[in-house]
Amino acid sequence: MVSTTSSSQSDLLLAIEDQGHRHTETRRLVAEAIEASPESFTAEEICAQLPAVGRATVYRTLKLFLSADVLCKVTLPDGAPRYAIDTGGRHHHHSICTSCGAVSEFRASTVERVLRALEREVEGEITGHRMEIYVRCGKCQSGAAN
Amino acid sequence: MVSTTSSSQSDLLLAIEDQGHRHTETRRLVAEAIEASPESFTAEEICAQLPAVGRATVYRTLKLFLSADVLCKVTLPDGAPRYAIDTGGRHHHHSICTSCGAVSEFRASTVERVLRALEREVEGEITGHRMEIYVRCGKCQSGAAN
DNA sequence: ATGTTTATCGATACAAGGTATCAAAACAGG
DNA sequence: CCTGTTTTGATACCTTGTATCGATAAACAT
Ligand SMILES: [Mn+2]
Ligand SMILES: [Mn+2]
Ligand SMILES: [Zn+2]
Ligand SMILES: [Zn+2]
Repeated sequence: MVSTTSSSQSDLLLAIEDQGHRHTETRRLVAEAIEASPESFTAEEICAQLPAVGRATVYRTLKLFLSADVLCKVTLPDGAPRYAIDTGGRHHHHSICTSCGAVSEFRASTVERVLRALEREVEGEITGHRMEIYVRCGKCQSGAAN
Repeated sequence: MVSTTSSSQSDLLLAIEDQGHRHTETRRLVAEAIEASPESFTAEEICAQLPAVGRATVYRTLKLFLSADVLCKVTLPDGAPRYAIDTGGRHHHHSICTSCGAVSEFRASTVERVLRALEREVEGEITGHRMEIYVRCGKCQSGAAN
């Protein structure tokens, strides 16, 4: 049996190493903080948890995770950004609980079908889109608080 | 025949007067600048066109127009906000040309149908949504420039 | 182990897009 | 014209980042 003692390498970290980026202590700390975060989080929350890590570095690292598709950035109704670990590989959208910040991914074939239908309706060639669904999640509906 | 000489009151202005806000010279200037803007514009562009009007006032006035539903705020793929005059009354979404900034409204029944379908798929009660389509518009496709 | 190269880091300044404060000015109605 | 209420501009401040840059740490090869 191959030892797996040191195998609990963060998925986040692995993803950017695969992109050719170096494995550094600072990045490990950021990845750990992210993985310990519930639901979703802000960049500043990570900064606050890691006072020894420079603010610019936190943002740089988040950006690396984003471009490796292991992290996603969502936008609340008021425009405030939040980050969440990205679990789905393929193209998808997000539903965000405006009460607790829980982010779920969904990949509705109907959505993509609508986009194709819109290709006739809107003038010009569609080059991209943005879509987010805001919800009050199950936990928040049952639980009194939040 | 009733005189219409002074009837060219800005629709923008009228809308916020209807909400009970005062008719001021500053607001008229902002409305004029908006109405003279092509396609879509940024808040800072208005500020630059009206150096005599305070920056805070420009933002305040944009906000008034937004809440009166005569202006809409869209988000480019990189997150940069732009404003455009809102012509449709009812709920709608926007397609934005990423090349020239032209904003068109669309109100696809299919989109709303998808949202209702998603109500079963996503956990929790849907409280809102956000959707934008990015295009390269007809003019930008034919015209060499842009 | 040690050097060498290059990526990464933290501190700092800066940027975009707004908002809070507050005294001064402009409205609107009588 | 008076007067109470809104609105305004200046200013400071806030949030979410990004550019710069000298110091540090990885990675790799001796
Ligand atoms: Mn995701
Ligand atoms: Mn609109
Ligand atoms: Zn919730
Ligand atoms: Zn265009």
